[in-house]
Amino acid sequence: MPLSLLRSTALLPSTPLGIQTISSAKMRRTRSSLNQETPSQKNPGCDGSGRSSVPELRVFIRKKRVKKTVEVIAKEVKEESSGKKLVKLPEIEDFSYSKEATHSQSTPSKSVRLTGEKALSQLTQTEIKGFSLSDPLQPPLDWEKVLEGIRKMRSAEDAPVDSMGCEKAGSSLPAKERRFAVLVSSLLSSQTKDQELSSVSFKMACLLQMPLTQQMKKQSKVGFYTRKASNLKKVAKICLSKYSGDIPSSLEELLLLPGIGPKMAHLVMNVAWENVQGICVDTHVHRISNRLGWVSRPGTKQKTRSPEETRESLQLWLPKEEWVPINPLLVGFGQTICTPLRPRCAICTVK
DNA sequence: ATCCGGTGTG
DNA sequence: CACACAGGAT
Repeated sequence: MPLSLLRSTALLPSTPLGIQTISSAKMRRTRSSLNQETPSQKNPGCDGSGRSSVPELRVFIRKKRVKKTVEVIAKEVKEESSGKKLVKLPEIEDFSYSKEATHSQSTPSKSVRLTGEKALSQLTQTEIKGFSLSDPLQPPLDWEKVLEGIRKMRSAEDAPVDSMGCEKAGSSLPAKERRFAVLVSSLLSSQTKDQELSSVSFKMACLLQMPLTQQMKKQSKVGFYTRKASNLKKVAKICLSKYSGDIPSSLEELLLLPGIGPKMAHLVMNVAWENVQGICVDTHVHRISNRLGWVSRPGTKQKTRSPEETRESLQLWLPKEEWVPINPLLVGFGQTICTPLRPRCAICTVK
């Protein structure tokens, strides 16, 4: 099983985690169309003309032009000689291919870049015969040491993020209210340059009545208050009517809320639901991941250009246990040491 | 790509 | 005092 060497052991065990739909977050636009089609885990598509001259790899893909990624819906490997060995592989979620590669149903590309967690753990050398596995998923060198180093530095010095995370919102409330408090607090605290917010506790029922714009302007230092006030009211309304006072429990539904983008959606999933669907990437995580060379544009060595790109790149190799802690860790690091300009490299132990 | 509206920084 | 800035919407 040569491929298992390629992966860090932390990812391997049969944790059910890997099953989560990693790619779902980037589908805001095509979400609806995908949802009806992706319940695909069952039937790996049995149509298509089966060739039987060589071991065959049939890949059913969906191209997403914008992102230049390919999503594998289902696939199937056939050992023709006997005609009996039919290996079905479960769905592969994340799967990127080199640009030159051409895909079509009858003649899959000769060189395919497999980077998915599941892809690497489930494919064997023979199964992908005819395909060259180039540049396999490789976690950055010494990332664990670097992470440890950052942890050390962080524990030495307190960063703003430590004192004000939204995970503390409504900690004394019942679960449902707490979740809503987390959502509200996320909404408000975003885009405020990491300031402390005077504690805001709103009751949902009152939310709709309040002159929120004025309140925000005066009593707390909320940035973009006009937009946020209107977003907040819409959100409260939606939560009341559609979720009976609770907040949406899935990433997709959270993203539908006005004012909730990928960063906040993941944050809320992590904190409010403790259901980790992805890494919460803000500008600190984005910047530092790139500085460390931890992420790159798919198939290249270029830096990622957006937090979303960073998130996807990071998720390809970072063990899931780290998905949540990485945010406060790097945010704090970014606030105190690895700052956007004039980073204090002199006192940094990982450089 | 640009705006939003106040804050931190130089 | 000018200007950069953060996350989402457009």
